[in-house]
This record gives sequence, structure tokens and C-alpha cells, in this order.
Amino acid sequence: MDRMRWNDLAKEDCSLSRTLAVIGDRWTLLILRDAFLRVRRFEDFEASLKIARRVLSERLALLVEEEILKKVPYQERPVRFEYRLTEKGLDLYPAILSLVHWGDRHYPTKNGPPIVHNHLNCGHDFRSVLACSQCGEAVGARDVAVRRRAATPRKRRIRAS
Amino acid sequence: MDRMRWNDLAKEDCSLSRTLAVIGDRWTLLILRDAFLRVRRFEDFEASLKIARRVLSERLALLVEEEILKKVPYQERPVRFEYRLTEKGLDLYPAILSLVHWGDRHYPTKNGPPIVHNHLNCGHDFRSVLACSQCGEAVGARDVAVRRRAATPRKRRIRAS
DNA sequence: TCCAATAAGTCTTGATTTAAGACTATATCG
DNA sequence: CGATATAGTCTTAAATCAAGACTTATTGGA
Repeated sequence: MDRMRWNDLAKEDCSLSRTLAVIGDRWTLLILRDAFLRVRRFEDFEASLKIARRVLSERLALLVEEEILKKVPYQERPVRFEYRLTEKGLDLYPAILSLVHWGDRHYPTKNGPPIVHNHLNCGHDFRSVLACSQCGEAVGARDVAVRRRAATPRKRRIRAS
Repeated sequence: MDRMRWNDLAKEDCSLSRTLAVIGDRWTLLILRDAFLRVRRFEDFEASLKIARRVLSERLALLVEEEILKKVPYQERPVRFEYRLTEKGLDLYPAILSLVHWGDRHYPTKNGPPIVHNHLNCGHDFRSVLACSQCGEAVGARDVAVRRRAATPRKRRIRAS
């Protein structure tokens, strides 16, 4: 049987597949977590994550190519770049925060969550809640019905009689 | 240098690390996507994902061990089980939906998103919005300040003089 | 001038993980 | 009995990753 290769995932007709084709490997979300915590330089990512340099280099290059991070020079002679989140990268915040809060809830540490998030607008520490863009109410898995849109047909199986 | 091994990740003092130690490999979120779409049996996961059977078997076992899925018998003689989301698994919905909507937005397909989500309570198709648990307002990456709580010290490096 | 340090990588080798597909186990159906 | 169905396990080869040495460019100090 023909299994899925990782590089085919980007061509799938599913938004999650295409998302995971970019950020779904074992390291990328941790790199982005650090980026949200203002880690910006190659060696700082390496020290923070204890990731192999070759892998870090490759992942950062992909994130730049996908415009999730951008390289910004922070000195001349020699030119050195740091990696910063783009708007597209910042848009991943809800997904990452949801994963963090799921971990806070289901794999708690003795002393409570190691990082607390404070909402600047209202001043309170908060957890993330998934809300409906139309009515603003909280949404759980059971409150949602899924509708598949007619996909362009891809393969047709003809059954011999 | 001592790199991070994947199995050490669960011991890290970071909720995202502990989360990714369980669901952060290349396949698990796709398995869970299928579970949310009501795929339940081994062979259906295999056909849907085109994943190698050995890997599927191993991932399902881990998800059951972590109580994200549970095995429920659906027939006797021979006993056959199907895999269903637990409450803990259902709690992953916000994170997965956020990833899906990020993909919808940044990797759109020609004909619009392949799956539309309808909020049963209000009746509208919707996108997910990250909201603050305290004030209910939408939250973006720039609206949040992070506070690190004092971590219990784990290693002490003694520098010879 | 020469040597060490800094930053950001690349390259090589051996270990780990994954893909492909054959094989196993159990029970029903014809 | 033999074929089919479901849910796996096992083996081998391919792909990916970890560890750490090596490279390049420049600055600063002895």
C-alpha cells in the first residue's frame, strides 16, 4: 500500500494536514514557543531547546521560507540575523496557548503552571477559551457540527461486477 | 552537549513540552482529527491516514495509556474494540480547531475551506477565536504578558575557580 | 601580528524512527 | 474446509535525528 509521505501532506485537501506539514514535526512548535518568549538568536534557541544544530538550522530555514519567522539583521560586520515572528507566525498564538493550557490542566506540576498569562486589556491572569466568532460564546467539541464541502473528486474506484 | 531526548520532554517544567511529549509527533494530531470526525476503528484510521500499521498501533496504545482515547468493545466473538475520545481527548478540541483555522487562513484552497464548522448554539458557521476566561474578550499574542513562576531549581552548575 | 572568542552555521557518523508489506490470530460465513 | 474480516505483530530497508568536529567571518586583546 502507498503510505503517506510527510512531504505529500501539504497537498492534502485538509487544513490540518497542510498546517502540520509545516509545523507538525517534533521540534517546530517548541521553537515557536521560544519565539513567543522572545528567544531570537540561533545559539539561544540551541541552548534553550538542546536541539541538534543541523535540525535547528533546517527548521528555522523552513519557518522563514513559510514566512512564519523572518530574519532581521541586528548587527553589521559581520552581519548577524535574528529570527522574529511575522504576523502569520503571531497568528499561531491561539493554537499554541490552547496546547499550553491543555497541558496545564491535564499534566499539572506540583506548584501550579510554570508560566502565567496575563491579559493586558482586563488585567487578569487567564486561561484560553475557544469562542465562536459569530456569537462570542464559549465552544466545546460537542457544540459543533461539521459539514464537509463538496471536494473536487480525486480518485474513483470502479468496482468490477 | 547533551541534547534533549524525546522521552525527556515529559519531565520538562513547561506545559507545552509535556503536551508535545504525548501528542507532538508527526501522526498523533492527525489521528485525533480523525477521531473528532468519528473515525473509530483500526482499519479505518489506517485507510484514512495511510499510516503504517505498526506506527498506528503504537500511537493508539499511547493515546489509550494517556487516557486521551479509550477502547470500547463494539462486538463479542471475536471481541473487537473501537477507539473513542475521552473527556481529556475532547478537551483538545480548541487546540486542534485553532490549528485547522490557521491552515484555512494561511494555506487556503481554491474552493474555500474543505470543512465548515457550525456552532449548534447560535446556528452560524464560525471560526475559532481565542478568548480570555476572565473578561471574555478576544485575545491576540500582543495582548498578553507572561509571568514566569519561580521554578524549583533542578540542576546546579558549580563553577570551579 | 597572532591567538582567542563569538555567532551562525555545515558536515560526518552512528543511533533511532518510520515505511512497506508479509505474517499471525480468532471467529464467522458459505 | 476454505475464504473473509478485523486487529494486530514482525522484519527489513529507508529516512531522520543526535553528537560533536569543522568552517567562516570578524573583533578584541597580548
